[in-house]
Amino acid sequence: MELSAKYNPAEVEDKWYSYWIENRCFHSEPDSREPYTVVIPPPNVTGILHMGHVLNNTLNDVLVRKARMDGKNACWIPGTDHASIATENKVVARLRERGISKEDISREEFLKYAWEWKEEHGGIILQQLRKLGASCDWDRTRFTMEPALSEAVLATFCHFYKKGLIYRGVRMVNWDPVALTAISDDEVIHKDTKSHFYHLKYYVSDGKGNPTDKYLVIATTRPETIMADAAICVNPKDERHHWLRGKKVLIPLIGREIPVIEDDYVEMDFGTGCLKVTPAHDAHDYEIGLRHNLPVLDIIDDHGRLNENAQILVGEDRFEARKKIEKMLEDAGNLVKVEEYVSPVGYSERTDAVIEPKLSAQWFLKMEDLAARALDHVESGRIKFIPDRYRNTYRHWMETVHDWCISRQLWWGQRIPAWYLPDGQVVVEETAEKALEAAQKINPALTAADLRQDEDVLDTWFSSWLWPISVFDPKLPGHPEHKANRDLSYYYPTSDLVTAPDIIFFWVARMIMAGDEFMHDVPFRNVYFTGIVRDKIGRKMSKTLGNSPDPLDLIAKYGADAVRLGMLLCSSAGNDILYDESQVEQGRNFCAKIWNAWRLVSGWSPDAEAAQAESCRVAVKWFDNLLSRTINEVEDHYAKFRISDALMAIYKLFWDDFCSWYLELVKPAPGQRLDGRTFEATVGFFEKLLKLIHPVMPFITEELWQAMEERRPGETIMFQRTPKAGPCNADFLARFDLARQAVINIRALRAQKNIPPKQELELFVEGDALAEVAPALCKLGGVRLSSGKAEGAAVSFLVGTVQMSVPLAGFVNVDEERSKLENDLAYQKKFLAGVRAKLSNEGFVAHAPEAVVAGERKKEADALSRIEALEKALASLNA
RNA sequence: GGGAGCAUAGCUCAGCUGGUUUAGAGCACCUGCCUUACAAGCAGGGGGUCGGCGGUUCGAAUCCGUCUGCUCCCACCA
Repeated sequence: MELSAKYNPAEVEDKWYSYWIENRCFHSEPDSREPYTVVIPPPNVTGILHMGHVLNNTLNDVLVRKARMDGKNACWIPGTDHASIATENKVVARLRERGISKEDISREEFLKYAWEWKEEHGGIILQQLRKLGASCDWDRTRFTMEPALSEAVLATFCHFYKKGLIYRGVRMVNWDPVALTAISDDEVIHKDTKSHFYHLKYYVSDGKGNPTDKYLVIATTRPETIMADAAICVNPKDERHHWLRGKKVLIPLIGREIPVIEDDYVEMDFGTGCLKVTPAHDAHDYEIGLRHNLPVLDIIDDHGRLNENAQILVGEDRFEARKKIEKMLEDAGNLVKVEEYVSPVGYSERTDAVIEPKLSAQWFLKMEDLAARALDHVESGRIKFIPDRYRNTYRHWMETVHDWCISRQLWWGQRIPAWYLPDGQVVVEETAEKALEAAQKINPALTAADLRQDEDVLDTWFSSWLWPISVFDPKLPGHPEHKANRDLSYYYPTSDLVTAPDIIFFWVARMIMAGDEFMHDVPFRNVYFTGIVRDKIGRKMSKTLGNSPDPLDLIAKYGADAVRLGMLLCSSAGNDILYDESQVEQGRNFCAKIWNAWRLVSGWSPDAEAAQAESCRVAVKWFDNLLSRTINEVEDHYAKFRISDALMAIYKLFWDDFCSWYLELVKPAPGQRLDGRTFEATVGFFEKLLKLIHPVMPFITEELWQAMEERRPGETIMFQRTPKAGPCNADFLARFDLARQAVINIRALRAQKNIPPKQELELFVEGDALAEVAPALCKLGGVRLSSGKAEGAAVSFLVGTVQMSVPLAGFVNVDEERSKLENDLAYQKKFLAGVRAKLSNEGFVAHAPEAVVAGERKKEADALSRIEALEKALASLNA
């Protein structure tokens, strides 16, 4: 097969991905082999590929391809997440473009639009993953809101409800007035925000609702909420305010009377030491309200506007109301002063709206017991985190866990399977039919029309926590008595999970809980946390900053293999990735190197009759040993999830050892032909190297593997076995390294003395340490080997402990050489002194491990022989 | 405020239970080369008192304390 001079990734990548799909190479069915299972962290169905996905899925693919080549039955489940808030926002935005407001249409109409949107844009990201080379089992693609998985979610809700772990409660939630939904604490981002600190006078009431001339001053950032005040609170230890005990004060503008109460919560030295308590609009105030039995008055509606309860400014937006009430308070003489103030304000992660603390009826899942069990799975080591330090983070969260608010005031998602009876009773069942049956047991007269289903949907994570189970057997979640089907029994628990640390609680912890609840087993054995992809100056990649390259552009420009390698080069587990395009360039260069190496080898026409040159025999023996050693290293790295180290070991083996040394050693001179034995060995090495590289760079390795020889239809490198390490002669490798070093020294010598490359040098080596490897050395160094002593002025040097000298009549300046040798000698003596100091240290000899002491003695002996050799060289130079 | 982590070459990081390294790698940089696989390359080279200080030890990049500077998570004083 004729290879083009340049590697063309675009052509090759499309060709082989189609080939893999056609031959169903990614598909897995249970069989007698050991399974290797991973589930994709499902990306948002409306999402598009970003650099974080590239990192995550590249790592996933490397692990999957490696396992496949190790002979395991590898199965990688792809799929998408319905992402209720994000998707609903996008649908709302698109409807708005068409001039349709969500409030103007029915739930059913809205969902119709949403599904349309999903069919149109959903799954784009899965197509993009194919460009990256992801070897997912596409036949098994899942979606968290497909019917079977939705049923699993509803069954799960019923399961926990019937266990008494799900309850409905009034809670202070984080209300997003734009998305019109409650969001979890974890979805609130606190940002320091410039605002004002308003100091307001509250006059003490005379008892009949009239102001006296006495007053107190409170400080607030939210003057628009004073109409909802239920009390003024001071610290009981605060003597400045003891005169207020038992008094009532009047809310400015509306004159409503509220009590002064005392609570330790109030900081005496913050603000004025007086706190207005507004239970409906502040989480802490709500807690104080509970302690003091204060009434709750809600004056803000779902859109963040003041309602009738406010009495004034009704219908105004909360921020408008703030501006207006400032003026009103000033006019009324209640405004003492306004300070500039920076305070942390909660924003919605999704809509960036300022969060409004709001009391609302929500569904909760009790977490205490689930969390305790989930913690144990990690503490006991049944689940391993990589890197391990995330265990601390995990433990901390699991020990301080709050109940999980699982309801969302949205339409896109699984609707809560709770039905209200006319009398307010609630029945929870998986379907409307079952709910009616249950309701009729309470009141036989009821009909379907009497039941009203809860309007809310479930939190997206309430479906994704089932993912490792429901992708295989959606019937199981919620029905622990159900016998797991064949897929679930075979593939569960999954092997590894690759994900970002920011969803350790949202997703990882909850999958562990669901796995424990329904499978009584962990959902995965190892969790590999990737870092966050940042740009090269450390900023998070974001659309607004515009610092995030489009992965597809990168793939088009450099090829998927290059992008994969670029991503992996700089990624160690748990560390943030500082992405720089130069890394992708490095990946592209590596592709070119592999390509060109094969162009060289494939261009040779071997002579089957020719005898193998000694230099070739040595080279083959060397690389065979080196390959074994490197394979062992690589396996060790993979076993410890040190993917970038494994990659680097392979990269250096190919580039530095195979290309720069091995190929140069066996490369026939122009016009010459290589012997058949060496050629076969070289092709064999090349194939093993391709197999080692394949998990990281699937496309170019497939292309070359197919180009090496005629393959059977449907055959692929994907299913070739990872090369096994043979025996490794470490001593031989060490001697070859000496020869290699000698070549480097001789090359340096040529450069230094301006000796033309054509001129052969005569090299004298003492002893026979290099006897076997010398042929290789001679070829690359352009030297002829002699024994005995160099005549006349010569350059002496040491490689390891081997003394070598090259007579260089006409090139050597004796004085220069002498001073160099003297420098070397001085250095060796100093080094020897250091080693001897250590050895004469009684503590060292007594305490250090034997091997270490022996090592030092070896150093001492080596240094001595070097000194001896240098002295000899000096003597002969002087003679 | 609570918790966790990081600090090693210009950059990104290895360095695993203290000793076998006279602190390594990749990239970047500098010098010389278009040598018929590859200039997306080849051959060389420079560059670090392992953040500061103290301690433990025969021995510390490694363990302990402390300081400084960053990062993340949790909670946020109205």
